Amino acid sequence: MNFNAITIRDIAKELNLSVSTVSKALRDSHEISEKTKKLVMEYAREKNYRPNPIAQSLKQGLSKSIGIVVSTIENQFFSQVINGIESVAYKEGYNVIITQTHESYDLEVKNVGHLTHRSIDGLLISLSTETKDIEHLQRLHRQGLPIVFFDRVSNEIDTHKVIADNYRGGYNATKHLIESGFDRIAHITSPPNISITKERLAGYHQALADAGVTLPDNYIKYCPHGGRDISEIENALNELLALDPKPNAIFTTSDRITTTTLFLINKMGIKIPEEIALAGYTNTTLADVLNPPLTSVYQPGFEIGQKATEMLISLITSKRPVTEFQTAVLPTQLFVRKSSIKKS
Amino acid sequence: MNFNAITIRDIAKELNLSVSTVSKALRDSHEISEKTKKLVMEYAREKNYRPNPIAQSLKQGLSKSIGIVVSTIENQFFSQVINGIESVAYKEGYNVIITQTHESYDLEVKNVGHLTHRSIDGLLISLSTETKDIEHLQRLHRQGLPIVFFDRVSNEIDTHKVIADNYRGGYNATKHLIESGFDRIAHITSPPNISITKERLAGYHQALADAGVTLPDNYIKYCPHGGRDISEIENALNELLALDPKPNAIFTTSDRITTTTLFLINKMGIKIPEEIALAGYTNTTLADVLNPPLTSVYQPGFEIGQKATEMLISLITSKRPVTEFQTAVLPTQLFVRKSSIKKS
DNA sequence: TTGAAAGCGCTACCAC
DNA sequence: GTGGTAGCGCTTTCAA
Repeated sequence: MNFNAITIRDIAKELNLSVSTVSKALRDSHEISEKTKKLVMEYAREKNYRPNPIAQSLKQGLSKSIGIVVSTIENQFFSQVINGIESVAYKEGYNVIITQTHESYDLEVKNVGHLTHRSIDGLLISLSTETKDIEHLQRLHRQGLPIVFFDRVSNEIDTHKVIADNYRGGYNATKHLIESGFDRIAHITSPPNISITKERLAGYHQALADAGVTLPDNYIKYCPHGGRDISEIENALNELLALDPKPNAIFTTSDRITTTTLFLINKMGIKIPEEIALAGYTNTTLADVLNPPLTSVYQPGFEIGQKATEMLISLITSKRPVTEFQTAVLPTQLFVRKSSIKKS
Repeated sequence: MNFNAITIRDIAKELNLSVSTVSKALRDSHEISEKTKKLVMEYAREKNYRPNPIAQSLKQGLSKSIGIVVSTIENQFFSQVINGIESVAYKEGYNVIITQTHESYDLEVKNVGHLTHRSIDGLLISLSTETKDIEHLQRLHRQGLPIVFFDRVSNEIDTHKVIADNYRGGYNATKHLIESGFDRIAHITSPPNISITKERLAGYHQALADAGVTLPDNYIKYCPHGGRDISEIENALNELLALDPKPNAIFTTSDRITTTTLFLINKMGIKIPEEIALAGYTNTTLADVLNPPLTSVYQPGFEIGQKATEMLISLITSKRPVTEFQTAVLPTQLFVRKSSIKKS
């Protein structure tokens, strides 16, 4: 299994030392003479010795791995977050174990179970759209498992959290649409129970209010599974297009909803932005090449991952119980492209 | 760490049995009476006992984890492969550890080193575009580490491999372009040293030959880093467009090259497919929404991941040394869209 | 400054 | 059918 099969015992034997001396020497303990340390370290390097991380884990009661729960890594936002997580985790000597909920509450519970049974030192989680009850996490949290929420957070657990500035992302996108001359702005979004939905919606409402625009409630459509099924987006869209007056712009949240909305509008033969403008949350690197180029709210996925991991490791390594928690809010970026610019 | 802190020892004490009896009972050993087994198992379930996987690993000399090396998970092809890998690995009780080379040979060597130091039972790898020398893998292979190649494989190591039918993918895309009325088909591809480049190129050549089309060698452009840097694609494109006669179609390989080529052509204001047609390898789910909708060669990423993992686990669990190796070749799919259809 | 020995949780060998 | 015990590789106390 470990393909540097040399152990601490081999070194001890070869150097006529005891295992404990070698162990201490390798960890640069002050109770070992410089001479011995040098001897051991050089021999270890020469033989390319690596401590067996499993034995270390067993001894120290730490697994040196971090569990991750996201909806799906195929979503570029999450793959960027994972890149950020790994960049910090690997540097600090942690493994990561990635699991996906595919927006299912049951899968989330199952994954969290698997992760804890596999011995993780901490958990990074973005809740599934279906998740309403978080008892499965509260139990673990009470037992002392360090947890950091990111993206879709819960306020029913008091711990560190990292989110994009969802409120401002929603505000800026909506404001931009208004300033581009669109006054009937619909909103297609994830289910109302998850945090990002509420925050982005609040931004949308405020931007409308600030501009003195009033719109009916049925301009807002929720997708129960966050757009996992194309039909939920299709329904939302059809309902919006049947309204009188019809919206002349749509603000969407989440990669899936945004790109699927674009797909559906194109398929219906409706012209963007002439007949309806579109601006939405997405982290795809293809926004420029879409038809039409898509105005997007971009979240700093990589940085979110980094920050969350730093916070988690600080919880894991903290000597005393942590009682002061913070929520990091990272700015989003609005990229204005053709899909939301009125031709004049 | 393990938040089901109950151990086999606790059970033994509570039930007035020995640890070994409990251990055997839990593993349903035939040398334990049904009565005792039932007693132990019920108590274990009641107390939600889970064996500590780290202790098991240490004991058995197996880590129950699989190392993965890909270029980047942001590429949808690879995230689909990883989904396939995880679907099999988790079912079989294996963890996966994902690392990314970002097309760098140095990073690949480093990642492989980290993985083996972290004790993996086997390795799934798609080589970086920079990799020419695979001594870092040959050493491990000689030492007995099970390795399965996928996507970008090497024939310098005799082991299981899983690839898409790159030859036929290249053949079909090129044939389709020819049949659509394009006779001057350029090819922008990855560096010539990696397997997928050669195979797709062979398909391209054969399709041209079968149609009796002869094209100059400078219709083929290689991107040294597989399109990691936009400039390499930009150069390739500029060189192609400066040719006389200019190509009237381009066949591209790899997600990155394909979508970047689309981006650049759009940026130059050149019309697709009127002035130049485009067909390329990509697994993006957005092909339909691109401008224009993009003719794509799709690889069964999920299935590739599944197959590779099944093969790897069979190597890991094999009692006797395996000497018969196979290369699984999975079919690609050609999706014809507007980018390669001549307006008539 | 060094070493012997216990023990992390589990499995497996060998006695009883 | 059951239990004692050694040992996986490492860290850490305690004794020398």
